[in-house]
Amino acid sequence: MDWGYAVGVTKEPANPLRQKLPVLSDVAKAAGVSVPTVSRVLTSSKFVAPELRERVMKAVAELGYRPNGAARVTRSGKRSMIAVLTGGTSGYGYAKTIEGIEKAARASGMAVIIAVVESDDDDAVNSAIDLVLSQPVAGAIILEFDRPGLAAVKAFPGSIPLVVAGGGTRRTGKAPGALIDERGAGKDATNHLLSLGHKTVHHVSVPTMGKHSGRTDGWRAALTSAGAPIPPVLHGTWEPASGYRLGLELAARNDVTAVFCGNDDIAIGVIRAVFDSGKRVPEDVSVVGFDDQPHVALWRPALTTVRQDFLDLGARAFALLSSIVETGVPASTSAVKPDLIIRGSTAAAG
Amino acid sequence: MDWGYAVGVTKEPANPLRQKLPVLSDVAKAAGVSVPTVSRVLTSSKFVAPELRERVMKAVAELGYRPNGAARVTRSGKRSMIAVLTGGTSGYGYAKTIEGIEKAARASGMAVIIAVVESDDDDAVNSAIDLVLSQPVAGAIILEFDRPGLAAVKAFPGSIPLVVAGGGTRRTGKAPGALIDERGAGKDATNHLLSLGHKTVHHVSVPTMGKHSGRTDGWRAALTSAGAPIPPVLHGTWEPASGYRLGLELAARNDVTAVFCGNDDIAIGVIRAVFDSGKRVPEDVSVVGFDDQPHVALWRPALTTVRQDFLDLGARAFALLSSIVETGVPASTSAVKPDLIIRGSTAAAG
DNA sequence: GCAGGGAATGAAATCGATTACCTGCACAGA
DNA sequence: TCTGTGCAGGTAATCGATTTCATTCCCTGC
Repeated sequence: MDWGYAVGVTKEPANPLRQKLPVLSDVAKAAGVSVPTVSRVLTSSKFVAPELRERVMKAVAELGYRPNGAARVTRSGKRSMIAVLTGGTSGYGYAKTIEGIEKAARASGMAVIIAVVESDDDDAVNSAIDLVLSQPVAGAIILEFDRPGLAAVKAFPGSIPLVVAGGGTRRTGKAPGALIDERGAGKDATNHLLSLGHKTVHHVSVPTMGKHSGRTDGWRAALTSAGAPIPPVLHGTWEPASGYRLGLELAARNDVTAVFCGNDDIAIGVIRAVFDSGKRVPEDVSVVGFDDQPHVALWRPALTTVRQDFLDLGARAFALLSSIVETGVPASTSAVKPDLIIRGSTAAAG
Repeated sequence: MDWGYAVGVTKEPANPLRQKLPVLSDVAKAAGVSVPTVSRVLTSSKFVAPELRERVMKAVAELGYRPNGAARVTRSGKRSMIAVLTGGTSGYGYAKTIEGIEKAARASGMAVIIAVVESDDDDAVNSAIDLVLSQPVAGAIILEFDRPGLAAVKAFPGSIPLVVAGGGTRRTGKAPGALIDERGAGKDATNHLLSLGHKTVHHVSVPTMGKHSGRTDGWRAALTSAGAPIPPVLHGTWEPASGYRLGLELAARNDVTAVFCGNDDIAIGVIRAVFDSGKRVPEDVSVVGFDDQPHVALWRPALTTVRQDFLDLGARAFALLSSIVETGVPASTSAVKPDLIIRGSTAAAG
């Protein structure tokens, strides 16, 4: 195993021009008190005479002193940082979930460190895990939206608290989770299309966890229970362009009247492909997205899609982790079902 | 001053069910060697007999030992974490820049901690700065895309290396920067519209740094040097809906034939508003966006916009910070001019 | 055969904080 | 007056690593 010790870490004394940061003893000297007294002032744990407190605060301000977090953690064991492991940071759902986590964490004084798991290769997974665990984190949240996330959950050591945020519905495994019921939502979206009279619904997926993708599962379940034929899944990437490419294939067929897309970006690709093929949305083909990015309500036609509350997902994940870290008892998983927002991109068949 | 010491930090012994993490001395005992020897094996800084090395690695694997980063930093002073301060995490430009930073950082073994600066209030700015500086960071990157970012740059203490990533063009102040020449790009976009024969160009801005917004500056400069009238700036928010609202105002006027938008999300709002007002893009009104989000090429009409390479911006910012941290000498600012991508949303006037 | 050099290892010092412990001292009650 | 209590503040121990220093041992060169 390799923790990449020497790799990229700040070199030598370096900083020829940068003066040493002030430390506790510098403050103590400047204020004419002992080191523990300064510490007591700053952590306000014990009684300190107002006059000394004053002197200490003055010295702190003058020196621009800030406590060294590493030293504090070393002695006190109180960790004030959590890690987020994720397959990406810039996709809409990823970014919003991270925003929710960061906001909740900041509100309770916790810093957030983020590491991307590039792929589900052992190397990528382990190096990301090693990177965050080589920092003093109190716990970790893994975004289980994709294969890298799933692999990270599997590989994560049991030594520190872990919470999963993702699109599953139940977890039996190693970590509790804050979840979004993507399966239920996928079912709703598909049923909506079926209820409009479409014989079946085609599906263009985003790269997810394969057999464990909630969206795809829900789609399949809805078709099955409706007795509708189950077309093969078309596998897209995260690029809208892949939706366009696959959309052209679908638009070329006359039996395709309804498409459920793995996310909004795919949906715009499909819609554009339908249009470029000389057909209309929703008159000839109905399209449903997933995520409800803010701008999809402004498309022509406005997109029918599934609204996911990623901010809330992130907040729930942090709350869960926080309770585990503080109480030490394994908390329980929660799942929220997102809403289907019906707009102009879906209409009755025929 | 308040560093929020006791706030939200991991409580007490807690963890009744979680066993203590193994430490170096546990490994040493298990391997039958001294503590420094284990350290030498793991940091591979000195000579250790192959046989001992073997025993140590075995003990490490068995115990699932991981070095305590806080203790390491305390003693060695080598910091392996950088901070990113930003006004947001989920906007396209923010998310992509962060992605670029994280990727570059991870490649050199650095962890990234992220803190959002909610507003340009002193409180918000200081609490975010305190949050990250209470961790042992080697340096910081501030995303200067907005007021909170600008305020954070101003308030940031000079004690640790700082780099700015943003849309300015030059920096004279306290920190070097990796920049995007938004002013030049705004000029290009405006000139493109003028060259199509539009009498002037209207502008809907996003919330930026007020007088220091490069995009708006460039727009104004282009109009000025062309001798075109300068319409008042319409101030939008980050919401596409605000683009729609302002777009309705613009579409109601017959003298408005060209609109330069602060970003792509605003642009879609404007385009939709033009359409809903019974006019056409680009025949009646030309619209230009900013950012080139992947899906805007698939809009109807495909959006003419400015392609910003945020990933590269993030990578440059990290490289800059990295060189400062390692050499201690202040590095120099770089600015890259983004490209105007001409698509279907702009056409000749009239 | 012996000095000198370098590899291999452990003992002890160290980093910058927090925390345990102990000593004064003032003040209360007997 | 004497003892007990509790606030204030200092001394020293501690956290878990890294780094310095000293020691042992082996090998080479003269």
